[in-house]
Amino acid sequence: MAERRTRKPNGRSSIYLGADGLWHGWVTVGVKQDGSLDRRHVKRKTEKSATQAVQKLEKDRDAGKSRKAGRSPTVQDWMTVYLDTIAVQKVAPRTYDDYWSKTRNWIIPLLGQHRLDRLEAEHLDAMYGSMFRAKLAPSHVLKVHRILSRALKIAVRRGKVSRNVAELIDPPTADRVEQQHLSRGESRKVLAACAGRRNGARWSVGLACGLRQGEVLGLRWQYVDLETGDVRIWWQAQRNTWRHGCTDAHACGSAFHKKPCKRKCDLHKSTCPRPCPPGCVSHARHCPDRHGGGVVFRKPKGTGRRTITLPGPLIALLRQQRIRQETERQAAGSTWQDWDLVFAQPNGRPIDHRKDWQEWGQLLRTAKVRYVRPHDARHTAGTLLAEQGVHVRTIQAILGHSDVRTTEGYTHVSSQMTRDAAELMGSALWSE
DNA sequence: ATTAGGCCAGCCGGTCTGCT
DNA sequence: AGCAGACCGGCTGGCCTAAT
Repeated sequence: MAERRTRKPNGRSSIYLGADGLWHGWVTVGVKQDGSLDRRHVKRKTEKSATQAVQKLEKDRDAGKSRKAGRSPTVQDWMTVYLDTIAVQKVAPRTYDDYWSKTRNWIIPLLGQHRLDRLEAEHLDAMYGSMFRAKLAPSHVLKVHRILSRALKIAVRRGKVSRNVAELIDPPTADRVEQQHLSRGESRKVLAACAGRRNGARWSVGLACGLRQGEVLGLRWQYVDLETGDVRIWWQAQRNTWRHGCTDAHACGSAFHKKPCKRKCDLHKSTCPRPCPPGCVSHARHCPDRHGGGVVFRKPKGTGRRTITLPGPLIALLRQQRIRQETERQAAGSTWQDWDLVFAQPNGRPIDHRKDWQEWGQLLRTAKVRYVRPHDARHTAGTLLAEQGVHVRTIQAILGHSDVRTTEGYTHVSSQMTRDAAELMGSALWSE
């Protein structure tokens, strides 16, 4: 006759007093990767606390919040997994690099060693405090928060942790900044200074049409109709970082890994670059099989492709540009690389954005106009159009915003417009 | 050997979209 | 309308290489 069974039915939790004098609890929360049962064990001094611990495990299990089997990863571990296996599939290369940059500089140094399941909202608050003390802009702190929050959200979804602590706190707030733009007079001065400069039309186009930097630098002749003045803004040039194409990225970069500088370093002017971490896999630009980097053409952000029409004087400028470029091409001979770019280096290759930025500064100095950022040329276009009374929807189409609210932010009501309005009001109310 | 310019990459922080 | 997420612009240091 079989002995009477005393054990609980399958799947039920058990609590018993062990031979060691402690109360043991076992809770089956699911099945492990290998198919075996995933049973969680707790050990307590009293029956009561063991029961409580078991109830907690059951509650988490029933709510679908049980941690996956195995030791919980640290924040550093998880960020690495999240970025390298999840984010890398989903986001654009530059975004991926950007996420890594913030993770490497802030999240890992300040939170990296925390176990993911033991991370508390207070730890995040402390990190943001450190960042603010380091004088980082609120927008930057906010972004780090969002990257972390996103990574934790995925961690919750994958059962690595039971809750997203980033959602428990108020994210840092970032104010909108005041946009700068040139006045009509200043714009005219800049346009005048463009005349005769090599690639001077680049800035005329930027100012008059409000193109983004990448859109101008990526503009190709095949998308420009010099007869009608129609320009198809279908692509923007962007510089991607290179990726290793070899099998051993660390060895590949061996000649370039940076060691810490001596205390008295006379090689670097201001700050010495930080040394490479052990096992560094950077320096992909030197990889003989490098890929994915350099100048690439991408769809513009915003509404994507759009077509604008150039003002008459600008068509003439671009015709001149074409002729000059032909001369340069002849001069370059076999060194000419044909990218079909409207604005290029003397050898036909794309203009580096750094060079472009320097040009803008020089141009403003030549024109004796106060410094504004290159991107402010875009704001200027929006504002000038608004001043001419162009409808905001039209400006939106020209600038390529998918949301008119963005355009409204660009095209501030200028002092000229308020003056005009005042004049109209004055004549409406007081003139004969 | 030195210099100038092109090129690359890192980082901060602003911009823009899509979702709700 | 506000927010999370994605993406990009701006700026800079420094390396590399060709020209001087």
